Amino acid sequence: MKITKAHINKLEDYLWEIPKSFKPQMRVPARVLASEPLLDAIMEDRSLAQLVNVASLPGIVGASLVMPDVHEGYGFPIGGVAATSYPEGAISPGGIGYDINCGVRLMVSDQKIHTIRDNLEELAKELYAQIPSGMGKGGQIRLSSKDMDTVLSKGAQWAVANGYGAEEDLAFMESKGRLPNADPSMVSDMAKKRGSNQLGTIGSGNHFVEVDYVEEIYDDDIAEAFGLYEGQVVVLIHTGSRGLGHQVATDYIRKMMSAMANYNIEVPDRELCCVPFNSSEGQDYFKAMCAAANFAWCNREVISWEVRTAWQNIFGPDIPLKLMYDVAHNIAKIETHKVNGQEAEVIVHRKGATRAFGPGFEELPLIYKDHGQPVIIPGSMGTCSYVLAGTAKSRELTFGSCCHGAGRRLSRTAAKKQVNAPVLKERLKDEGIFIEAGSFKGIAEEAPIAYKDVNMVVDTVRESGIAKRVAKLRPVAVVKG
DNA sequence: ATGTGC
Repeated sequence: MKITKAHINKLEDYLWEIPKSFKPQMRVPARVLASEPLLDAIMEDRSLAQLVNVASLPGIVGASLVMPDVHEGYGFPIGGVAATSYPEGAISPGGIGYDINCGVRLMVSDQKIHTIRDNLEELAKELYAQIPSGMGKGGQIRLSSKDMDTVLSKGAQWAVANGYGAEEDLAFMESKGRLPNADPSMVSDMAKKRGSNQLGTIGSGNHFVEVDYVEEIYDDDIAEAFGLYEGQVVVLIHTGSRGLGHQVATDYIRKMMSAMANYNIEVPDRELCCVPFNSSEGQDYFKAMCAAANFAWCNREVISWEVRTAWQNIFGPDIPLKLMYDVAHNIAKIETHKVNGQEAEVIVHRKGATRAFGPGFEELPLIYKDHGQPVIIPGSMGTCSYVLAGTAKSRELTFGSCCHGAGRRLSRTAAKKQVNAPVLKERLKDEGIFIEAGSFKGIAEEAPIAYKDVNMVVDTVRESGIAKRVAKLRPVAVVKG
C-alpha cells in the first residue's frame, strides 16, 4: 500500500508518526523526524515503506525511527534507528549497513584560513598523493594475519602502537576507537584478505578527506570546549571499514537468510533478515561487526596519520592537527534507554545515524562532558558541514541519535545524467574549492544537486531539540575516490 | 557502501 499524508499523524513540530495500526505486522509505530518540506521529499522514495517494515522487527521497542536525511537503503532506510530488546531481540545486519562503522572524524589545526589560501591547490594535491582513494584501492600497509587480528580486536590502538597514530587521539573517539566484544575469529578469511591492504584508504562513493574552515560559530561555550573558533582550518575525514566490513555484512546476511527460519522469524522483506541477538548466529555476527568497526576506527586513525604527513610536507614540521572527535554512523550498540517508562538495555541499530548523547555522558573526554557528544554532519561536496552537540532530549526522542549528513536526493544514475563533472569541478575551483578526485564519475555522483539541503536537515534536528548547533564548516580542498 | 551483478 502506498503511504500518503493521510496515514501520517503529526505528533509535534518536526515529529510525525505512522501508527501501529497501519499494518498488522507492525509491532511499534514508525516515526519520522522532519520538517514538513523534508517529509514531502522523504515521501518521494521507498524510505517510509522501509521504515514501516522495520517496525515489524522481532523485539523492536519504542518506535522505528528515521532522521531528516533519510533515503532508501538495503532493507532498512539509511538514516534509520531501530532499538530491539536485549538480549533476545533481533540483530539485523541490514540495520547497520554494508559499510560497518562508516563514520566521520574532525581534526583541528591552529591555523587561520587566510594564512593558507595560497597553499590550497598544492595542499589538495598533496593530500591526494598521501591518501589512497578509489574503488578497491589498497595502501602501503600490508597486514600480516597476526597484525590483522590485533587491528580487529584493538581498533585504533593498533595504529598508535605501530607508528601510524597518536596516543592522545584515542580519548577523542567514540567508544575510544575500540569495541571490546570484537572477535577476529568470527571474521572470514575472505574479509581479512580484502582488508589486508586497505588500512589508510578512503574508498569511493561519498567517502572523502576535506579541508574546511570554521565559517560560523553558533554556541561560544561549546565551541570553546570543542576547541573551535571562527576562521580556523580543520580537516574532515569520512570513510569506514572498506572491503572488510562489506564482506562481513555479505557473509552474515547470507547466513541469516537461511538461519532465520530456525527461529520462526518472518519479516516483510528478505533484506531485513535477522536472528535473535542471543542466538549463536546473532552472537557471531555481533562479534564480527565489532571487529569490522574496530578496523574502521583503525583506518580513520591511519588516514589521520597520512593527513598529518601531507600537512608537514606543505607547512613544515610541528604544525599540529588535533583530533576533535570521531563518530560512527553505521553500527549497533548495547545501550541503556528508557523503554515504556523504565530503563532497559537495548540493541540500538544506527544506520546512517549518529550517536548524540547529551551532557554528563561518562565516556566523553572531560572537556566535552558538560556539553554533550560532538556530532559531525558532513554536507555534500562544495556546500557546508556542521558540528553539533548531542542533548538529553535525543534520549527521549531517538534513542540518543541524530542525523548523519545531508541525505541523498538523486540516485547515482540520475546525478550522472544531470551533472557535467568537469564543469562542476571548474565552477567549484572558481569558488575557491579545490577538488582532487580519481574520476569525473565520482564527482558527478557526489554533486551538491544529488543531495538534500544540509541546512534544512540541521534545522530540523536543532528545532526538534535532539542536537545543538555549534559550528558551520566551509570546504576549501576535497579529496575523493 | 562494495574486487558494481545468483
